[in-house]
Amino acid sequence: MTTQNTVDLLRLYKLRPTRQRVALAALLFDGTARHVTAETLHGQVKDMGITLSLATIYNTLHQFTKVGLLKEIRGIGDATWFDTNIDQHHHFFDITNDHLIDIPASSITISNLPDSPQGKVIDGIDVIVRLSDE
Amino acid sequence: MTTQNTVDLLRLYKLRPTRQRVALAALLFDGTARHVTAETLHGQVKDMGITLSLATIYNTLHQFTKVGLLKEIRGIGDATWFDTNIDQHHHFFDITNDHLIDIPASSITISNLPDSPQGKVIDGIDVIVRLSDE
DNA sequence: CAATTATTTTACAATCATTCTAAACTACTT
DNA sequence: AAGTAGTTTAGAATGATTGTAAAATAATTG
Repeated sequence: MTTQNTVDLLRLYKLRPTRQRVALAALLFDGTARHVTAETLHGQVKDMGITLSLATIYNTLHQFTKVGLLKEIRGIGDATWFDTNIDQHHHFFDITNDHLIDIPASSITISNLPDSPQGKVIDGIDVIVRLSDE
Repeated sequence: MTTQNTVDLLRLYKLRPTRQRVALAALLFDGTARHVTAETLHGQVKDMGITLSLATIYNTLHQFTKVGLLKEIRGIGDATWFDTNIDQHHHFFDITNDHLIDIPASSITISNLPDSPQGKVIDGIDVIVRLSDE
């Protein structure tokens, strides 16, 4: 993504286009599905010669999630993952190498779910399909 | 569960029936589905006037899981949950009060799952149905 | 453009769940 | 009863994450 497009994207979401947010957005939003943790992303920016504090990475990932640019995924290993695929979807998780692969929600059919308890409604469904070597 | 039954249970699983393991097993295995974290269980034993170190709770929960007396559940809030229901099953998770409800695996039908990547097999499937107030 | 204000970044300390460590303790065997 | 192997424990350490307060930077206003 060009810097100008990134700046426009951030402004669209009412986020001040600071140097660090522009760098992170440019890295994340290239149109492909990316899965990062604060640590992996920190490593990637460091590899590009940019220095960003880890706190800023956390702040930014949460801000991007809040405005809907990212989706947060819990329950995969110990860290929180962030996914540039913001559609409702599920995941394969390869436990041998901590690798995530998206599964479109449309590729999974869940039926016969029991009734929700009185007064409760379904807020969302998360499916994690764990993979290992055969 | 009586103390003697608990002792027998532990021996059956080749776990030395120490005072602390007997106390925890008696508390956990009363035949009902229990969901605990190290912290909630620690609170429960404390309420019964028994003093156990948190490290022992962690050790014991992991040992019980290893022999198949408990099932570990990740991805629910920040802590690791342990479930006395060891059958393959899924969960409702009420986000308003951090409450878990089991869903038997037989009560959910998952179909049309995409093929696993080359050389990988499905190790397990975890479904979490998040509930909120309507 | 300069000054002011508002937001952001950052280093560092703090927190929380969990694990490690090494010493004290206890169940089991002889 | 003594030995030894397995357990428990307090307390330190770890790793992911959040809080804090000061320094830096972006936006706004005159």
